[in-house]
Amino acid sequence: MLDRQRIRENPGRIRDASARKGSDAPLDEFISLDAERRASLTELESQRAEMNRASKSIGLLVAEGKNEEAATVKRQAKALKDAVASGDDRLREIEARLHEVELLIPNPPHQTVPDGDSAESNVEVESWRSKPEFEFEPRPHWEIGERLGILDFAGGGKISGSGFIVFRGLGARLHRALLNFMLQKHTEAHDYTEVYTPYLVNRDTMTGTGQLPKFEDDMYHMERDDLFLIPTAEVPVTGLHRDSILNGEDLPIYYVASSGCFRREAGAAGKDTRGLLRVHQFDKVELVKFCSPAESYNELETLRKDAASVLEELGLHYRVTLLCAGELGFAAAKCYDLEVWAPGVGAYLEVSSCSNFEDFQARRLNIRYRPVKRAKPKFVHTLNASGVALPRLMAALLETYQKADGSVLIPEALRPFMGVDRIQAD
RNA sequence: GGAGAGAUGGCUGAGCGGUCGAAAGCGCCCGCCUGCUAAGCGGGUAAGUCGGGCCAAACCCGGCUUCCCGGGUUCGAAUCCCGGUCUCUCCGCCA
Repeated sequence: MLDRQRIRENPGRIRDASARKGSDAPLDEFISLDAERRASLTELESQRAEMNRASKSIGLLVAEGKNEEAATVKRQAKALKDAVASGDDRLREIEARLHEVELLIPNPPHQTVPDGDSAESNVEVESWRSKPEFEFEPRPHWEIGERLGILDFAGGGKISGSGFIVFRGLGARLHRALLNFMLQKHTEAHDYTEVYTPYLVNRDTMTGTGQLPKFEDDMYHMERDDLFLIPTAEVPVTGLHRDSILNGEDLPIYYVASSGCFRREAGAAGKDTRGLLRVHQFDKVELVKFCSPAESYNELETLRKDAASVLEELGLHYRVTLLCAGELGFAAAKCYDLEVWAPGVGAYLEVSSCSNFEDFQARRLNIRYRPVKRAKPKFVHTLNASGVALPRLMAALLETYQKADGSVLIPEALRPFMGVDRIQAD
Protein backbone atom coordinates (compact mmCIF):
# COMPACT_ATOMS: atom_id res chain seq x y z
CA MET A 1 0.00 0.00 0.00
CA LEU A 2 1.27 3.40 -0.94
CA ASP A 3 0.88 6.80 0.60
CA ARG A 4 -2.32 8.14 -0.95
CA GLN A 5 -0.88 11.59 -1.16
CA ARG A 6 2.08 10.26 -3.10
CA ILE A 7 -0.24 8.79 -5.72
CA ARG A 8 -2.42 11.88 -5.80
CA GLU A 9 0.52 14.21 -6.36
CA ASN A 10 2.44 12.04 -8.79
CA PRO A 11 0.08 9.74 -10.64
CA GLY A 12 2.36 9.61 -13.66
CA ARG A 13 5.29 8.36 -11.64
CA ILE A 14 3.26 5.63 -10.03
CA ARG A 15 1.79 4.62 -13.37
CA ASP A 16 5.26 4.29 -14.89
CA ALA A 17 6.47 2.33 -11.91
CA SER A 18 3.55 -0.09 -12.18
CA ALA A 19 4.20 -0.49 -15.86
CA ARG A 20 7.83 -1.37 -15.18
CA LYS A 21 6.55 -4.17 -13.02
CA GLY A 22 4.23 -5.26 -15.79
CA SER A 23 1.24 -4.52 -13.63
CA ASP A 24 -2.04 -3.02 -14.75
CA ALA A 25 -2.81 -1.24 -11.49
CA PRO A 26 -6.23 0.44 -11.48
CA LEU A 27 -4.80 3.92 -11.03
CA ASP A 28 -7.53 5.86 -12.82
CA GLU A 29 -10.11 4.31 -10.58
CA PHE A 30 -8.00 5.09 -7.57
CA ILE A 31 -7.67 8.72 -8.51
CA SER A 32 -11.36 9.31 -9.13
CA LEU A 33 -12.41 7.44 -5.99
CA ASP A 34 -9.89 9.32 -3.93
CA ALA A 35 -11.22 12.67 -5.15
CA GLU A 36 -14.78 11.52 -4.55
CA ARG A 37 -13.90 10.43 -1.06
CA ARG A 38 -12.35 13.72 -0.12
CA ALA A 39 -15.25 15.73 -1.47
CA SER A 40 -17.89 13.75 0.38
CA LEU A 41 -15.78 13.66 3.52
CA THR A 42 -15.60 17.45 3.64
CA GLU A 43 -19.33 17.74 3.17
CA LEU A 44 -20.13 15.11 5.75
CA GLU A 45 -17.84 16.64 8.31
CA SER A 46 -19.46 20.04 8.13
CA GLN A 47 -22.89 18.45 8.54
CA ARG A 48 -21.65 16.50 11.49
CA ALA A 49 -20.10 19.56 13.07
CA GLU A 50 -23.45 21.29 12.86
CA MET A 51 -25.17 18.35 14.50
CA ASN A 52 -22.63 18.15 17.26
CA ARG A 53 -23.18 21.80 18.02
CA ALA A 54 -26.94 21.24 18.22
CA SER A 55 -26.56 18.24 20.53
CA LYS A 56 -24.26 20.13 22.78
CA SER A 57 -26.67 23.05 23.09
CA ILE A 58 -29.48 20.65 24.00
CA GLY A 59 -27.41 19.37 26.85
CA LEU A 60 -26.80 22.90 28.08
CA LEU A 61 -30.45 23.90 27.75
CA VAL A 62 -31.58 20.82 29.68
CA ALA A 63 -29.07 21.59 32.39
CA GLU A 64 -30.48 25.09 32.69
CA GLY A 65 -34.00 23.76 32.84
CA LYS A 66 -35.08 25.41 29.58
CA ASN A 67 -37.04 22.42 28.40
CA GLU A 68 -39.20 23.97 25.69
CA GLU A 69 -36.20 25.48 23.98
CA ALA A 70 -34.44 22.13 24.20
CA ALA A 71 -37.39 20.42 22.53
CA THR A 72 -37.24 22.88 19.63
CA VAL A 73 -33.58 22.28 19.00
CA LYS A 74 -34.23 18.56 19.28
CA ARG A 75 -36.61 18.65 16.35
CA GLN A 76 -34.03 20.47 14.25
CA ALA A 77 -31.33 18.00 15.24
CA LYS A 78 -33.46 15.09 14.17
CA ALA A 79 -33.58 16.42 10.62
CA LEU A 80 -29.82 16.85 10.51
CA LYS A 81 -29.40 13.31 11.65
CA ASP A 82 -30.85 11.85 8.45
CA ALA A 83 -28.57 13.90 6.24
CA VAL A 84 -25.56 12.75 8.21
CA ALA A 85 -26.64 9.12 8.05
CA SER A 86 -26.98 9.06 4.27
CA GLY A 87 -23.73 10.95 3.79
CA ASP A 88 -22.05 8.46 6.05
CA ASP A 89 -23.31 5.49 4.04
CA ARG A 90 -22.08 7.00 0.82
CA LEU A 91 -18.65 7.77 2.24
CA ARG A 92 -18.31 4.27 3.62
CA GLU A 93 -19.08 2.75 0.26
CA ILE A 94 -16.51 4.92 -1.47
CA GLU A 95 -13.90 4.20 1.16
CA ALA A 96 -14.43 0.45 0.87
CA ARG A 97 -14.01 0.50 -2.89
CA LEU A 98 -11.02 2.79 -2.64
CA HIS A 99 -9.34 0.45 -0.23
CA GLU A 100 -9.95 -2.55 -2.47
CA VAL A 101 -8.37 -0.69 -5.34
CA GLU A 102 -5.41 0.57 -3.38
CA LEU A 103 -4.51 -2.95 -2.29
CA LEU A 104 -3.94 -3.81 -5.96
CA ILE A 105 -1.34 -1.13 -6.59
CA PRO A 106 2.17 -2.61 -6.49
CA ASN A 107 5.18 -1.16 -4.72
CA PRO A 108 7.22 0.92 -7.20
CA PRO A 109 10.73 -0.41 -7.86
CA HIS A 110 13.70 1.41 -6.36
CA GLN A 111 15.68 3.57 -8.78
CA THR A 112 18.59 1.11 -8.74
CA VAL A 113 16.38 -1.67 -10.14
CA PRO A 114 17.08 -2.40 -13.81
CA ASP A 115 14.31 -2.46 -16.43
CA GLY A 116 13.20 -5.71 -17.95
CA ASP A 117 10.39 -8.17 -18.02
CA SER A 118 12.12 -11.54 -17.78
CA ALA A 119 14.94 -13.27 -15.95
CA GLU A 120 17.29 -12.33 -18.81
CA SER A 121 17.25 -8.77 -17.59
CA ASN A 122 18.33 -9.68 -14.08
CA VAL A 123 21.84 -8.51 -13.33
CA GLU A 124 24.42 -10.77 -11.75
CA VAL A 125 26.07 -8.71 -9.03
CA GLU A 126 28.20 -11.26 -7.29
CA SER A 127 29.49 -14.78 -7.56
CA TRP A 128 31.20 -16.82 -4.88
CA ARG A 129 33.77 -19.46 -5.82
CA SER A 130 33.33 -21.45 -9.01
CA LYS A 131 31.46 -24.51 -10.13
CA PRO A 132 32.94 -27.68 -8.62
CA GLU A 133 34.79 -30.06 -10.95
CA PHE A 134 33.91 -33.74 -11.16
CA GLU A 135 35.84 -36.69 -12.55
CA PHE A 136 32.54 -38.38 -13.28
CA GLU A 137 29.13 -37.31 -14.47
CA PRO A 138 27.46 -35.73 -11.42
CA ARG A 139 24.03 -37.19 -10.70
CA PRO A 140 20.95 -35.22 -9.87
CA HIS A 141 19.92 -35.28 -6.21
CA TRP A 142 16.86 -37.43 -6.78
CA GLU A 143 19.09 -40.24 -8.00
CA ILE A 144 21.57 -39.74 -5.20
CA GLY A 145 18.80 -39.57 -2.61
CA GLU A 146 16.95 -42.64 -3.78
CA ARG A 147 20.10 -44.74 -4.06
CA LEU A 148 21.02 -43.79 -0.51
CA GLY A 149 17.45 -44.33 0.70
CA ILE A 150 17.25 -40.85 2.20
CA LEU A 151 14.71 -39.26 -0.15
CA ASP A 152 11.38 -41.03 -0.57
CA PHE A 153 9.35 -39.41 -3.34
CA ALA A 154 6.99 -42.36 -3.68
CA GLY A 155 6.15 -42.22 -0.01
CA GLY A 156 5.25 -38.55 -0.22
CA GLY A 157 3.12 -39.17 -3.28
CA LYS A 158 1.32 -42.03 -1.59
CA ILE A 159 0.30 -40.23 1.57
CA SER A 160 -0.30 -36.74 0.17
CA GLY A 161 0.17 -36.47 -3.57
CA SER A 162 2.79 -35.28 -5.98
CA GLY A 163 4.95 -32.47 -4.74
CA PHE A 164 5.21 -33.90 -1.25
CA ILE A 165 8.39 -35.47 -0.01
CA VAL A 166 9.47 -37.82 2.76
CA PHE A 167 12.98 -37.75 4.19
CA ARG A 168 14.27 -40.96 5.75
CA GLY A 169 17.11 -41.91 8.05
CA LEU A 170 20.15 -39.71 7.52
CA GLY A 171 18.10 -37.69 5.04
CA ALA A 172 15.72 -36.70 7.82
CA ARG A 173 18.69 -36.04 10.03
CA LEU A 174 20.35 -33.91 7.36
CA HIS A 175 17.14 -31.92 7.13
CA ARG A 176 17.14 -31.31 10.86
CA ALA A 177 20.88 -30.61 10.91
CA LEU A 178 20.59 -27.96 8.22
CA LEU A 179 17.82 -26.18 10.09
CA ASN A 180 19.76 -26.24 13.32
CA PHE A 181 22.93 -25.11 11.62
CA MET A 182 21.19 -22.14 10.03
CA LEU A 183 19.30 -21.14 13.14
CA GLN A 184 22.42 -21.25 15.24
CA LYS A 185 24.33 -19.19 12.73
CA HIS A 186 21.75 -16.43 12.55
CA THR A 187 21.03 -16.27 16.25
CA GLU A 188 24.60 -16.48 17.50
CA ALA A 189 26.72 -14.98 14.75
CA HIS A 190 24.27 -12.45 13.33
CA ASP A 191 22.23 -11.59 16.40
CA TYR A 192 18.74 -12.37 15.17
CA THR A 193 16.05 -13.18 17.71
CA GLU A 194 14.54 -16.58 17.10
CA VAL A 195 10.75 -16.78 16.96
CA TYR A 196 8.39 -19.64 16.40
CA THR A 197 5.03 -18.72 14.91
CA PRO A 198 1.72 -20.24 13.85
CA TYR A 199 1.58 -21.90 10.44
CA LEU A 200 -2.05 -20.87 10.02
CA VAL A 201 -2.79 -17.18 9.84
CA ASN A 202 -5.90 -15.09 9.28
CA ARG A 203 -6.85 -13.07 6.24
CA ASP A 204 -5.66 -9.75 7.65
CA THR A 205 -2.19 -11.07 8.28
CA MET A 206 -2.03 -12.54 4.79
CA THR A 207 -3.17 -9.21 3.33
CA GLY A 208 -0.64 -7.28 5.36
CA THR A 209 2.43 -8.73 3.71
CA GLY A 210 0.86 -8.52 0.25
CA GLN A 211 -0.03 -12.16 -0.49
CA LEU A 212 -3.71 -11.23 -0.50
CA PRO A 213 -5.88 -10.23 -2.22
CA LYS A 214 -3.92 -10.85 -5.43
CA PHE A 215 -2.56 -14.32 -4.84
CA GLU A 216 -5.30 -16.21 -3.08
CA ASP A 217 -5.10 -19.07 -5.60
CA ASP A 218 -1.52 -19.81 -4.62
CA MET A 219 -2.46 -20.40 -1.01
CA TYR A 220 -3.84 -23.33 0.93
CA HIS A 221 -7.00 -22.11 2.58
CA MET A 222 -9.01 -23.61 5.45
CA GLU A 223 -12.50 -22.55 4.49
CA ARG A 224 -14.21 -23.42 7.72
CA ASP A 225 -12.01 -21.12 9.74
CA ASP A 226 -10.93 -18.74 7.00
CA LEU A 227 -7.30 -19.42 7.84
CA PHE A 228 -4.41 -19.77 5.43
CA LEU A 229 -1.36 -21.98 5.57
CA ILE A 230 1.66 -19.71 5.43
CA PRO A 231 3.71 -19.75 2.23
CA THR A 232 6.65 -18.35 4.20
CA ALA A 233 7.37 -17.32 7.78
CA GLU A 234 7.67 -13.78 6.43
CA VAL A 235 3.90 -13.56 6.82
CA PRO A 236 3.51 -14.29 10.54
CA VAL A 237 6.81 -12.74 11.58
CA THR A 238 6.21 -9.45 9.78
CA GLY A 239 2.66 -9.47 11.11
CA LEU A 240 3.95 -9.75 14.63
CA HIS A 241 4.15 -5.99 15.06
CA ARG A 242 0.89 -5.16 13.32
CA ASP A 243 -0.91 -2.07 14.65
CA SER A 244 1.87 -0.90 16.86
CA ILE A 245 4.21 1.98 17.40
CA LEU A 246 7.73 0.75 18.00
CA ASN A 247 10.26 2.57 20.05
CA GLY A 248 12.84 4.17 17.76
CA GLU A 249 15.64 3.05 20.02
CA ASP A 250 14.65 -0.58 19.55
CA LEU A 251 15.30 -0.46 15.82
CA PRO A 252 16.55 -2.27 13.91
CA ILE A 253 14.78 -5.44 15.01
CA TYR A 254 16.02 -8.73 13.58
CA TYR A 255 14.05 -11.95 13.67
CA VAL A 256 14.83 -15.44 12.47
CA ALA A 257 12.17 -18.12 12.21
CA SER A 258 12.18 -21.67 10.99
CA SER A 259 8.86 -22.82 9.64
CA GLY A 260 7.06 -25.08 7.28
CA CYS A 261 5.99 -23.33 4.08
CA PHE A 262 3.01 -24.36 2.00
CA ARG A 263 2.48 -23.43 -1.61
CA ARG A 264 -0.11 -24.70 -4.03
CA GLU A 265 2.14 -23.74 -6.95
CA ALA A 266 -0.93 -23.25 -9.08
CA GLY A 267 0.14 -22.76 -12.67
CA ALA A 268 3.66 -24.01 -12.12
CA ALA A 269 2.83 -27.63 -12.94
CA GLY A 270 5.54 -29.46 -14.85
CA LYS A 271 8.10 -26.68 -14.57
CA ASP A 272 11.32 -27.52 -12.76
CA THR A 273 9.36 -29.80 -10.54
CA ARG A 274 11.63 -32.84 -10.37
CA GLY A 275 12.98 -33.99 -7.08
CA LEU A 276 13.23 -31.29 -4.48
CA LEU A 277 13.05 -28.37 -6.88
CA ARG A 278 9.45 -27.38 -6.36
CA VAL A 279 7.39 -28.95 -3.61
CA HIS A 280 4.14 -28.02 -1.91
CA GLN A 281 5.52 -28.25 1.60
CA PHE A 282 9.03 -27.36 2.64
CA ASP A 283 10.94 -25.94 5.53
CA LYS A 284 12.73 -22.66 5.46
CA VAL A 285 14.67 -20.42 7.78
CA GLU A 286 13.49 -16.87 7.31
CA LEU A 287 15.15 -13.59 8.27
CA VAL A 288 12.99 -10.51 8.88
CA LYS A 289 14.07 -6.97 9.70
CA PHE A 290 12.22 -3.88 10.87
CA CYS A 291 14.23 -0.68 10.56
CA SER A 292 14.09 3.05 9.94
CA PRO A 293 13.70 4.28 6.35
CA ALA A 294 17.18 5.80 6.32
CA GLU A 295 18.77 2.44 7.07
CA SER A 296 16.78 0.05 4.97
CA TYR A 297 19.09 -0.09 1.96
CA ASN A 298 22.11 -0.69 4.15
CA GLU A 299 20.14 -3.33 5.99
CA LEU A 300 19.30 -4.99 2.69
CA GLU A 301 23.00 -5.46 1.96
CA THR A 302 23.79 -6.98 5.35
CA LEU A 303 20.70 -9.13 5.11
CA ARG A 304 21.92 -10.54 1.86
CA LYS A 305 25.33 -11.23 3.35
CA ASP A 306 23.78 -12.97 6.34
CA ALA A 307 21.75 -15.21 4.07
CA ALA A 308 24.70 -15.93 1.80
CA SER A 309 26.95 -16.82 4.71
CA VAL A 310 25.03 -20.08 5.05
CA LEU A 311 26.04 -21.09 1.55
CA GLU A 312 29.64 -20.00 2.09
CA GLU A 313 30.05 -21.99 5.26
CA LEU A 314 28.71 -25.02 3.50
CA GLY A 315 31.15 -24.40 0.64
CA LEU A 316 28.48 -24.14 -2.05
CA HIS A 317 29.06 -22.11 -5.20
CA TYR A 318 26.41 -19.44 -5.66
CA ARG A 319 25.65 -16.24 -7.48
CA VAL A 320 23.61 -13.20 -6.59
CA THR A 321 21.33 -11.51 -9.06
CA LEU A 322 19.58 -8.20 -8.82
CA LEU A 323 16.05 -8.71 -10.08
CA CYS A 324 14.80 -6.51 -12.89
CA ALA A 325 11.56 -4.59 -12.43
CA GLY A 326 9.42 -7.14 -14.23
CA GLU A 327 10.64 -10.01 -12.07
CA LEU A 328 10.22 -8.16 -8.84
CA GLY A 329 7.44 -9.25 -6.52
CA PHE A 330 4.29 -7.23 -5.96
CA ALA A 331 5.35 -5.88 -2.56
CA ALA A 332 9.11 -5.49 -3.05
CA ALA A 333 10.97 -2.32 -4.03
CA LYS A 334 14.26 -4.12 -4.57
CA CYS A 335 15.26 -7.75 -4.44
CA TYR A 336 18.35 -9.88 -4.75
CA ASP A 337 18.07 -13.57 -5.47
CA LEU A 338 20.62 -15.99 -4.08
CA GLU A 339 21.10 -18.91 -6.43
CA VAL A 340 23.09 -21.93 -5.44
CA TRP A 341 24.70 -24.15 -8.02
CA ALA A 342 23.37 -27.70 -8.34
CA PRO A 343 25.86 -29.61 -10.48
CA GLY A 344 23.65 -32.66 -10.98
CA VAL A 345 20.68 -30.70 -12.21
CA GLY A 346 23.12 -28.38 -13.99
CA ALA A 347 21.32 -25.25 -12.90
CA TYR A 348 21.34 -22.47 -10.39
CA LEU A 349 18.58 -22.91 -7.80
CA GLU A 350 16.95 -19.95 -6.13
CA VAL A 351 17.29 -20.47 -2.39
CA SER A 352 16.69 -16.96 -1.13
CA SER A 353 15.07 -13.71 -2.15
CA CYS A 354 16.36 -10.76 -0.17
CA SER A 355 13.84 -7.96 -0.41
CA ASN A 356 13.32 -4.46 0.82
CA PHE A 357 9.63 -3.62 0.99
CA GLU A 358 10.25 -0.10 2.24
CA ASP A 359 7.04 1.04 3.92
CA PHE A 360 4.72 -0.96 1.68
CA GLN A 361 4.01 -3.75 4.14
CA ALA A 362 4.27 -1.41 7.12
CA ARG A 363 1.40 0.66 5.76
CA ARG A 364 -0.78 -2.36 5.22
CA LEU A 365 0.06 -3.66 8.67
CA ASN A 366 0.20 -0.27 10.37
CA ILE A 367 3.65 -0.71 11.86
CA ARG A 368 5.23 2.55 12.90
CA TYR A 369 7.97 3.87 15.14
CA ARG A 370 8.86 7.10 16.86
CA PRO A 371 12.16 8.40 15.50
CA VAL A 372 12.68 10.31 18.75
CA LYS A 373 10.63 10.78 21.86
CA ARG A 374 7.50 12.88 21.32
CA ALA A 375 7.95 12.88 17.56
CA LYS A 376 5.19 11.86 15.24
CA PRO A 377 5.13 8.16 14.41
CA LYS A 378 6.50 7.14 11.01
CA PHE A 379 6.17 3.90 9.11
CA VAL A 380 9.05 1.47 9.50
CA HIS A 381 10.69 -0.28 6.60
CA THR A 382 10.47 -4.06 6.47
CA LEU A 383 12.86 -6.48 4.81
CA ASN A 384 13.18 -10.19 4.61
CA ALA A 385 15.30 -12.93 3.15
CA SER A 386 15.31 -16.67 3.25
CA GLY A 387 18.28 -17.86 5.16
CA VAL A 388 17.71 -20.24 3.31
CA ALA A 389 15.04 -22.53 1.80
CA LEU A 390 15.78 -26.08 2.71
CA PRO A 391 14.94 -28.53 -0.11
CA ARG A 392 16.93 -26.75 -2.77
CA LEU A 393 19.80 -26.24 -0.38
CA MET A 394 19.77 -29.95 0.29
CA ALA A 395 19.66 -30.69 -3.43
CA ALA A 396 22.70 -28.51 -4.08
CA LEU A 397 24.51 -30.00 -1.12
CA LEU A 398 23.90 -33.62 -2.13
CA GLU A 399 24.95 -32.87 -5.68
CA THR A 400 28.02 -30.85 -4.77
CA TYR A 401 29.38 -33.31 -2.22
CA GLN A 402 28.56 -36.54 -4.04
CA LYS A 403 31.38 -38.99 -4.64
CA ALA A 404 31.93 -41.44 -7.47
CA ASP A 405 30.85 -44.33 -5.27
CA GLY A 406 27.45 -42.74 -4.67
CA SER A 407 28.16 -41.57 -1.13
CA VAL A 408 27.87 -37.95 -0.01
CA LEU A 409 30.45 -36.16 2.11
CA ILE A 410 29.14 -33.95 4.89
CA PRO A 411 30.81 -30.51 4.88
CA GLU A 412 32.82 -29.63 7.95
CA ALA A 413 30.44 -26.98 9.27
CA LEU A 414 27.55 -29.40 9.37
CA ARG A 415 29.28 -32.33 11.07
CA PRO A 416 28.58 -31.22 14.62
CA PHE A 417 24.89 -31.28 13.73
CA MET A 418 25.04 -34.55 11.78
CA GLY A 419 27.27 -36.68 13.92
CA VAL A 420 28.62 -38.39 10.81
CA ASP A 421 30.95 -37.18 8.08
CA ARG A 422 29.47 -39.11 5.21
CA ILE A 423 26.20 -40.61 4.02
CA GLN A 424 26.60 -43.92 2.24
CA ALA A 425 24.42 -46.81 1.23
CA ASP A 426 24.07 -49.62 3.77
C1' G B 1 -17.82 -27.46 23.41
C1' G B 2 -20.45 -25.31 28.34
C1' A B 3 -20.53 -21.34 32.35
C1' G B 4 -18.70 -16.79 34.15
C1' A B 5 -15.47 -12.24 34.17
C1' G B 6 -13.14 -8.67 31.33
C1' A B 7 -11.24 -5.38 26.93
C1' U B 8 -10.46 2.52 28.23
C1' G B 9 -4.33 6.75 26.16
C1' G B 10 3.04 4.35 26.18
C1' C B 11 1.56 1.52 30.95
C1' U B 12 -1.73 0.93 35.52
C1' G B 13 -6.58 2.33 36.23
C1' A B 14 -11.37 5.51 37.21
C1' G B 15 -15.68 6.78 34.60
C1' C B 16 -21.44 3.51 33.57
C1' G B 17 -26.56 8.89 28.93
C1' G B 18 -24.65 15.58 27.87
C1' U B 19 -19.44 20.41 29.35
C1' C B 20 -15.49 13.08 28.74
C1' G B 21 -10.64 12.66 24.22
C1' A B 22 -11.53 10.85 28.95
C1' A B 23 -9.90 11.51 36.61
C1' A B 24 -5.66 9.79 39.20
C1' G B 25 -0.96 7.49 39.22
C1' C B 26 3.41 5.69 36.57
C1' G B 27 6.52 6.70 32.52
C1' C B 28 8.30 10.50 29.30
C1' C B 29 9.38 15.86 27.86
C1' C B 30 10.24 21.16 29.22
C1' G B 31 11.19 24.58 33.06
C1' C B 32 12.29 26.08 38.30
C1' C B 33 15.06 24.94 42.52
C1' U B 34 19.70 22.75 44.23
C1' G B 35 27.87 22.53 44.42
C1' C B 36 26.51 17.68 41.23
C1' U B 37 22.95 13.74 41.52
C1' A B 38 18.50 12.24 43.82
C1' A B 39 14.24 14.41 45.89
C1' G B 40 10.87 18.57 45.51
C1' C B 41 7.90 22.28 42.73
C1' G B 42 5.35 24.11 38.10
C1' G B 43 3.80 22.99 33.26
C1' G B 44 3.21 19.67 29.13
C1' U B 45 2.32 14.90 27.29
C1' A B 46 -2.96 9.58 22.23
C1' A B 47 -3.58 8.58 17.06
C1' G B 48 -5.66 9.35 12.35
C1' U B 49 -7.74 12.54 8.86
C1' C B 50 -9.64 17.11 6.42
C1' G B 51 -9.17 22.40 6.02
C1' G B 52 -6.59 26.98 7.13
C1' G B 53 -2.24 29.89 8.78
C1' C B 54 2.82 30.33 3.72
C1' C B 55 4.65 26.88 -1.47
C1' A B 56 7.24 22.50 1.30
C1' A B 57 8.99 20.68 6.30
C1' A B 58 8.54 21.92 11.52
C1' C B 59 4.95 24.37 14.23
C1' C B 60 0.12 26.65 15.27
C1' C B 61 -5.38 27.12 14.74
C1' G B 62 -10.08 24.83 13.59
C1' G B 63 -13.41 20.58 12.02
C1' C B 64 -14.28 15.33 12.02
C1' U B 65 -13.26 10.26 13.65
C1' U B 66 -11.37 6.86 17.24
C1' C B 67 -12.51 4.37 24.82
C1' C B 68 -11.80 -4.16 21.15
C1' C B 69 -14.90 -4.73 16.26
C1' G B 70 -19.81 -4.40 13.85
C1' G B 71 -24.95 -3.13 14.28
C1' G B 72 -29.06 -0.75 17.19
C1' U B 73 -31.67 2.87 20.73
C1' U B 74 -31.14 8.42 21.37
C1' C B 75 -31.01 15.17 19.55
C1' G B 76 -26.59 13.09 22.11
C1' A B 77 -23.16 6.63 23.77
C1' A B 78 -16.74 4.98 26.74
C1' U B 79 -21.51 4.65 29.37
C1' C B 80 -27.82 1.32 27.42
C1' C B 81 -29.30 -3.07 23.91
C1' C B 82 -27.90 -7.01 20.15
C1' G B 83 -24.07 -9.80 17.39
C1' G B 84 -18.86 -10.95 16.98
C1' U B 85 -13.48 -11.20 18.23
C1' C B 86 -9.81 -11.67 21.79
C1' U B 87 -8.01 -12.42 27.00
C1' C B 88 -8.65 -14.65 31.87
C1' U B 89 -11.10 -18.31 35.39
C1' C B 90 -13.87 -22.87 36.06
C1' C B 91 -15.92 -27.47 33.73
C1' G B 92 -15.56 -30.97 29.60
C1' C B 93 -12.24 -32.93 25.86
C1' C B 94 -7.31 -33.68 24.33
C1' A B 95 -1.09 -34.18 22.61
